[in-house]
Amino acid sequence: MAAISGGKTYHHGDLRNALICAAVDLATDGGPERVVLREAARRVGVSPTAAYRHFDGRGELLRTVKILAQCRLADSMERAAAREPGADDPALAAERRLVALCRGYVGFAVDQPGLYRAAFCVPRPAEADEPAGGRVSPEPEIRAFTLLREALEGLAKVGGPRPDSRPAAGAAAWSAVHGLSLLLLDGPLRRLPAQRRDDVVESTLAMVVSGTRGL
Amino acid sequence: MAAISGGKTYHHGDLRNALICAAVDLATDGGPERVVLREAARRVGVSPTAAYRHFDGRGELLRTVKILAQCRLADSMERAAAREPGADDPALAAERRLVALCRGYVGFAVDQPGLYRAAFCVPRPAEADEPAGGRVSPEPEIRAFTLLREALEGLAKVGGPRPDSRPAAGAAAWSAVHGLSLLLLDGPLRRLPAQRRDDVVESTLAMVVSGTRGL
DNA sequence: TGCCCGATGTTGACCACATGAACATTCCAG
DNA sequence: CTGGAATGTTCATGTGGTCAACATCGGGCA
Repeated sequence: MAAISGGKTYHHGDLRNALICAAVDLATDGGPERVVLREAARRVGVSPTAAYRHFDGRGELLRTVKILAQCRLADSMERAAAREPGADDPALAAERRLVALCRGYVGFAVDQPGLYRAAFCVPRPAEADEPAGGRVSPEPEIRAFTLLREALEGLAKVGGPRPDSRPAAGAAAWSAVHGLSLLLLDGPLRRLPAQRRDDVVESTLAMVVSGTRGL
Repeated sequence: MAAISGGKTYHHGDLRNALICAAVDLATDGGPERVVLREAARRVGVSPTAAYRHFDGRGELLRTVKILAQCRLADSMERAAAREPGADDPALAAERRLVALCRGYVGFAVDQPGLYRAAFCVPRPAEADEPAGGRVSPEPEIRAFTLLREALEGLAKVGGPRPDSRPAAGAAAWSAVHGLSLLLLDGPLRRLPAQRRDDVVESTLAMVVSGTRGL
């Protein structure tokens, strides 16, 4: 087939990446379930089955998007923390950092609901599951969780959770912000007006800060 | 068509319910995405399009399952609370009740992951969304949330959250147990061995109890 | 009593998707 | 330069959602 003048050749050149971008776009507005192989291929201008040269199928494409979304979530948290002014009191600084990270977390969920959902979706067929060890967070260790745990460790030096319960404390904090995000996105808190939403967010963060202190 | 001896007649008689049961079964092992119209019809022994006489389509069938699942979740919470022994100290009793409810919540999620997910799924096309007022929990008010809020009110009489922040405190508590459940089900805490899982659950509950006290 | 209409099922058809097999085109290494 | 590995394409199959047209049942009314 002759290439259309100025158009693409038979070989795309960077199909894998192009598909990922298209898939991310799809996820961004529409969430993981709208990440559809055929549509991604269509957008890139390629036949559906071409994608199989680069992905095992829809599942793997989605898994790729998921990882990307997790990165962006962590980025959002770090940006929020970076914006936070420091404090002379290290205890206050540690607390502020934790809260800022959480705000960044929920903020990402609210601003990018599609991507946020994608970050926690379960692509089927699910990845082969080995029994796995006893870490609190197996997998390639999600950065968002690492950030929370480290922030809690910072807090620990000034009266936060005791060392042995710190992983669990991290999980508890994570649970709160994750649950909050989902309730705000698709859950029953979905249609809360912005004002009340902020109230709920602040209350939850207050619960996290004061609640993890005693662990 | 002649009815098979002893078999059904042309008219099923209770198709709507039969379809719901089949759909609940599907959700029970497989979650909301496996609630498939054709399969439900197949199991009931009826043609796929027959379902359209009783439901607007897959979306409405799923929505029905969702509501049912929410009920079962609340039931599980109430059962857990009922099993909890009372206490002379009303403060202790209130706290125990809250914790028991939360345990029932997470327990349901862990025991019935499919139904739990269904309880919080977002059937598409989504229900028509009016702007909605300012309640913390719009919708027909989910009983699970009501239970949590009431438990917090019980706690309030003995040093719990102040009245004006109680709805937000309820949402915060809910966030924690909801997030925890999801992280345990499909999230990064998925493969946690039972022992550690219990640790995390207890830590989270401790965070909720002590963290909502200060609101 | 008997018939007719509305409720309830059925068939057949169409469209979107995932996925596999067989075939075509490119590109690069030897 | 050339042959095989990469990378795309076309064709085909299976599953699901949904619509339109048709069939059957069952109960209420003339």
